[in-house]
Amino acid sequence: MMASDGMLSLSWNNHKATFCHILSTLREKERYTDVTLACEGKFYPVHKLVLSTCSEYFEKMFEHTPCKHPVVVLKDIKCADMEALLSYMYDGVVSVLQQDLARLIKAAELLQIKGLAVPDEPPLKELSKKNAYPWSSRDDRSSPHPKRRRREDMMTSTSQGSSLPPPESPPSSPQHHQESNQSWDHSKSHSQDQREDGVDQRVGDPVEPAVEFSSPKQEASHNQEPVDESLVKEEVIEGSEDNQGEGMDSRIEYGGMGGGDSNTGGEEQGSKFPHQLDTKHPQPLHEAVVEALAGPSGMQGWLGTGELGGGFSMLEGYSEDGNQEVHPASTGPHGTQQSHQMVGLNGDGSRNMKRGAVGKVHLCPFCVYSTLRKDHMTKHIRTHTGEKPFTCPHCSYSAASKDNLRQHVRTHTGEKPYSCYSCPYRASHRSALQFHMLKHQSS
DNA sequence: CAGCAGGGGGCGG
DNA sequence: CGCCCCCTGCTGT
Repeated sequence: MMASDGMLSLSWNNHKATFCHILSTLREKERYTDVTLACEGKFYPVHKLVLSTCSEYFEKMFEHTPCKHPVVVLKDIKCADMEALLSYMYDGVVSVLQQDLARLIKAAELLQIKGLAVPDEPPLKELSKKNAYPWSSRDDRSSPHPKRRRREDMMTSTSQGSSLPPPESPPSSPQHHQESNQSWDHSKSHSQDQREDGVDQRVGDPVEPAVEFSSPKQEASHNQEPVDESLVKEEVIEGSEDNQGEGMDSRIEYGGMGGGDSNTGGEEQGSKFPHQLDTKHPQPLHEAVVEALAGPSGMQGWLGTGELGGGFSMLEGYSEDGNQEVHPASTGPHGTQQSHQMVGLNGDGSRNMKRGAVGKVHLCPFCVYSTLRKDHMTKHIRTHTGEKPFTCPHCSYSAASKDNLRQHVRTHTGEKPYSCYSCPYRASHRSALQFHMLKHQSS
């Protein structure tokens, strides 16, 4: 940060990487997801915001789909491709086998994924002009411009008239619930199914418009010709034999997130963070998120306490009080967490507010949890940070809360504080006693 | 049964 | 306000 005339410029060094990473994490946790993509019987809860950001196709679709949580059924797109595209949209990178590239690109074009889709018809005129790409002249809202090396013109040769989603084509026959039974494995399903049809897949009628479960039939269908805003193609990872098995798994790499406090430089470091977001194995992402958030030079300001009124408590790291506080009057405990105010909201002295009264709502910066008690938030945050300050004197166990440690210690000491009043039974756990009491009741 | 997480009451500083 | 303590419910083995 630099100061000029008292004006501070606070910069969050690895903001982009952090942002993307958290987004990805949110998707894995299916948090805040507000649209479900369905293809091949699999369901992918994702975020409209992200889809809209990456695809005008989706943007327009959602624009005309007021329902809260639409389910978009994608025909003619393989779930493997869908997963790859989601990985691409969320992480900005995806690994794909060369043999699958054509199919993937085709899917990307159908969905008009920025950065992956190419302008369909290479300028009708001709390729004559080198920079004939549409985006060169457009304002371009900072959409990605990755470069895809065109290794072969496989797709362009075979599919010259291919893509462009059908302007109309309402989902006349909603075949989306067909496999509803086996389906809800919106799991991070990673279908390895290598289809043989591979390259030459029908793209004639691409994407079926949205339908949703519960809401009064929207006109979600009419996705009119979305403006073609496609960009350059993406760069494939060449010798990707190594990740064949997981070919489509999302993979993220980001720099500048090394949790160490060494990076005060302020520039993104190139240090790759080999986190492999294996969608199958959720993996302790929390820590990664925390690291990202707790970067020493990172912008903890918005996480900082509200009490600081105006002042930012940078450098104070993300510790216990790293939670935002807002007045419930202005924002409800749920639903508006996204608005991370960076200001100290309580100018007034809300000092002698009885605990639990309508004082401050403490919002967890990692999840939707909210509480009126700061000490509860402190405990809760440990569930994200993984901090377990209470260690068992008898074993290596450690707990995040003293209570839970005490509970654990009973397993060593054999203490059974819960005793049945009608028989000598004793239990070390409350719920065990309750279960035991049921027997007395039944008999 | 053990672990974990959330909520509430009480108390002292 | 922070901490201690207790209670409760859920989950996994």
